[in-house]
Amino acid sequence: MTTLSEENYLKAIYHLGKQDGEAVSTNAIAEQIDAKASSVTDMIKKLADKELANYIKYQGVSLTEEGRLTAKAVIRKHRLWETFLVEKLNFSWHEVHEIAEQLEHIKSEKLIDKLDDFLGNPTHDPHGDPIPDKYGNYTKIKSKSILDIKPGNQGILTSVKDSSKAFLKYLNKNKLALGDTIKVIDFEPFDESFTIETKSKTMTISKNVAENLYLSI
Amino acid sequence: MTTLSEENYLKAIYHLGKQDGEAVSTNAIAEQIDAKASSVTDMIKKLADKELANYIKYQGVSLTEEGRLTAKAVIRKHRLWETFLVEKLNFSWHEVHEIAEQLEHIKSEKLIDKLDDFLGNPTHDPHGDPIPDKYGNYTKIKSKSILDIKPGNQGILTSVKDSSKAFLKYLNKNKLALGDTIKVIDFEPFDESFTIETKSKTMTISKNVAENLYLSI
DNA sequence: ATATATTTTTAGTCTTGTCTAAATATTAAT
DNA sequence: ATTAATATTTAGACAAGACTAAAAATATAT
Repeated sequence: MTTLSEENYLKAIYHLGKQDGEAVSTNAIAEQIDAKASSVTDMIKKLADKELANYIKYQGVSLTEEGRLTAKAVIRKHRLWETFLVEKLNFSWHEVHEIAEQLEHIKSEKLIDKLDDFLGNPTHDPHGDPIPDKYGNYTKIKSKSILDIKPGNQGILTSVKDSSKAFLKYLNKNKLALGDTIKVIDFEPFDESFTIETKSKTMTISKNVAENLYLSI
Repeated sequence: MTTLSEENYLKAIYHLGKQDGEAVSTNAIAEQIDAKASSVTDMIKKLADKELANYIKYQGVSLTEEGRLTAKAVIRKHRLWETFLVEKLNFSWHEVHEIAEQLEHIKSEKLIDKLDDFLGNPTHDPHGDPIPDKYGNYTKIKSKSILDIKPGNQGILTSVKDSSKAFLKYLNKNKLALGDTIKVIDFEPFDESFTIETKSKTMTISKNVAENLYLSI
């Protein structure tokens, strides 16, 4: 059985390792988790002892198969709870992250399976991120950042890379939501801004915004 | 802000003090919480330091107004989550206690208010126990144990005192559920058993069962 | 290739919440 | 009213998870 703290480290390593099991540095984890590097070293050793991580001193950590499955189980819980909060309790998507950070550590497989059914077995959470099934499998919608889309092309907004409160509030304010059809009209090299068109309006977005919006073509 | 452990102690003291602020003994808490008496003494001191409890050495503890409010807030969360699990996720009432023990410590006032609304602001949980509102107020349905009901009288099963898995499973097996009308037919002094009648059948119950069934007349 | 900077690890400390064993109070019994 | 039994508290220890400061390893730059 994993502790709350262990689960947070597993999640961090999973995300930083880009899901494919790349080795991750101590400092990167420390930053992600907002802890000191020395604390990270301590915890990594514990994870390695429990065979959840592969660790070679000074060489970084990666997850074992079991560690990866555990990480995905936590992510599954996080995303299902976020979906619950938005779909059933009418939270706005920028409010749910902190609460889901707590809920993701509740231990009961039956609970999460029933929640999954209650929500209609969703495949993606309110930010467009894929929800792993109970075996850890998921399919990511093929999409690319507006940064990589040539003017003239359009697609459907399927996910946002940045899930920070500030960014989600920006999207709300500008009435951009998942599922919207967005057409890339123009790219301005001077400030690297884009002009995009939605059903309701035409607007200009900064490079910073563009790189966080993912469209499926 | 209270820790998970503190919240469990507050709940225990609240329940043992019969809600009216009676002083509770160290040993009683130790048994309730399944800890050693020395651990209880330590924690009591912390609660007193935080002004959540009144403590005089060797004389037991009682809750302060703030302690009582905190305890009721935790109980509110516990009972709302139990209601959610039974009503929305289709859990059986004997399965929900352990999960609610975890969920009751999730910190977000907004979450619990929205959950309350989502459930239709229920006044009682699946065991018939009252759910405090956000100010800590609740009304307990006036009811008495079958032990105290004279044969010939009837009432509606409004709550069960024992919420253990074993007892709830017994009730399920015998098709006794909250809301059922129950008539007390006979009392047998020899083994202190009762004969009761429900819509569907007549059955005999032991003293042990009778004392845990509460009817409103 | 060596010096410097950066990253990582180690050693030792702290807090929270628990425990055991021993000491002290309180309660019950003769 | 003592003594015996029970309840409670204190003292000291431990595990988890975090921290600081110092040491060691690795990476970078000249």
